[in-house]
Amino acid sequence: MMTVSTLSDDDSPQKGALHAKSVEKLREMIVSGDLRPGDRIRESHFCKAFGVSRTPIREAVRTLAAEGLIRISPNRSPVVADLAEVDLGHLYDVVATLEAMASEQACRVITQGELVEIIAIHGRMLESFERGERAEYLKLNFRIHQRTVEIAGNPVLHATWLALMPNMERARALANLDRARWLGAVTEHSKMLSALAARDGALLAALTRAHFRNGLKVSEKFLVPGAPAPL
Amino acid sequence: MMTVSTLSDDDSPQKGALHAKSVEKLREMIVSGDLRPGDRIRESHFCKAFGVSRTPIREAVRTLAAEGLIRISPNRSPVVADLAEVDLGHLYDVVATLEAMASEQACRVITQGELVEIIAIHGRMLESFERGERAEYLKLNFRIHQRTVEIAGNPVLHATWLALMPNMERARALANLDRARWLGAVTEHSKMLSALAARDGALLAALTRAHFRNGLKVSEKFLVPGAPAPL
DNA sequence: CGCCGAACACTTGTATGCAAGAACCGGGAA
DNA sequence: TTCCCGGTTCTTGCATACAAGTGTTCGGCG
Repeated sequence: MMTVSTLSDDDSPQKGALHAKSVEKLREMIVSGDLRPGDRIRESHFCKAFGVSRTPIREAVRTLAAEGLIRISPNRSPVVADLAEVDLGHLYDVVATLEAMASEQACRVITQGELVEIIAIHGRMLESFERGERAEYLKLNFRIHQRTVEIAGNPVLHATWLALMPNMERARALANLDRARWLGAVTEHSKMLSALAARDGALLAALTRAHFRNGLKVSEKFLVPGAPAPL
Repeated sequence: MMTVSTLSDDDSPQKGALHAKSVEKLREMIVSGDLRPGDRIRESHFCKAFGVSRTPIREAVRTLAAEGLIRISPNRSPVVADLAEVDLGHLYDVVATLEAMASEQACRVITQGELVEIIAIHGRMLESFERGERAEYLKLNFRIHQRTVEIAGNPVLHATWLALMPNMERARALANLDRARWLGAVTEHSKMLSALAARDGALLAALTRAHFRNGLKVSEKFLVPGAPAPL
């Protein structure tokens, strides 16, 4: 679960990266919703889709299973994990705890330069919000959270946190379908940024927990049967 | 490198579990110290050792890499992750935070039956301590921590916590080489059990954090160069 | 004697073959 | 109609074959 995916977006013709690329593609397809929860992942299908053999696909599936995005049963097709079965409430609780911990640390060690960097990202995020560019907003939102955790300076915390992110992003995408919530999230982010700038760890931690609590309430609305379908 | 009990626990003729068993065996070998940090994991070697082909071994390696026990580089032999590079201090911090969270939850929801169960395990752990059976003690110790996290009733928390355990166990095994620390840990566990029985979540959380802080101090002693060799 | 290079052995990455089990489909009986 | 049963087809689990990259060693050369 602690994949610190060092491999990035390099499109190297490198021979030794077929399986890593399969991981990336599959994860992207799951997180983006291209693959829906419950969808079966038949190896042969993705072999043809990605133009590789079964071996890299199988290894990619193992990796994603370790991340919790896929469920595997012996002799059965792996399936995309259900967001509901992931139990959003519990997921939010854990992530909130981890980010609260990161917040306190970050307040203690953040440099002026890093603060400026985050403020810049925050600014761009606000612009995305005003233009209604959800995808861009989500990406920048993620960047802010990630930079905060990184700045905390605990690699184990970062890796643990990162492992929870794919499912978290799936849920956040749902929550932000609610326009009112989206506005609320933006407001909260501004307050959190102030606390960070003031290096008020306790306040930031509290704001962080509240931020997650509020997000959870909205996400849950979209998971009850008959809820508005995403996308 | 000691011999792996090739015919360990279950000798199921089950067809669909060769790779899962390889994961178990490899993890056990790493956690127990049978495989030392930096050791290269050559697929062919373990093929012969486990009597399987490369495919299950490769998949097992991916899984363990995702757990952070193994590091893989393209076209190079995977190696057992170095405990020092895992950064014990950071690891302890995160686990302490997670278990503190679990403690508070557990105090809120634990049943009388579960409490009795933990007390029983605790009793057996004390006996192991008095008999100086380190392996047995560690196993029971782990069981107590695990049951507490389970009882907290947050599956995401449990999974996240579990993912950190392999490295944690490796470190704990080192810490308990120090007899004084062993005694201290036993004492702390007794206090924690009292807090749990009293359902005092705040106290238990604080004790839990202290428990980890103390363990860390001793573990670190064994990681400086020239420290007493384990085993 | 030491440095450099090329062939060699070894290792991992990927593809494919084969067998066992699961899902699926259709037919027959209650 | 619906449920159950059998066979067919698909899918996974494991093994193996082949290709490509890496480290190593031994011989030649400066």
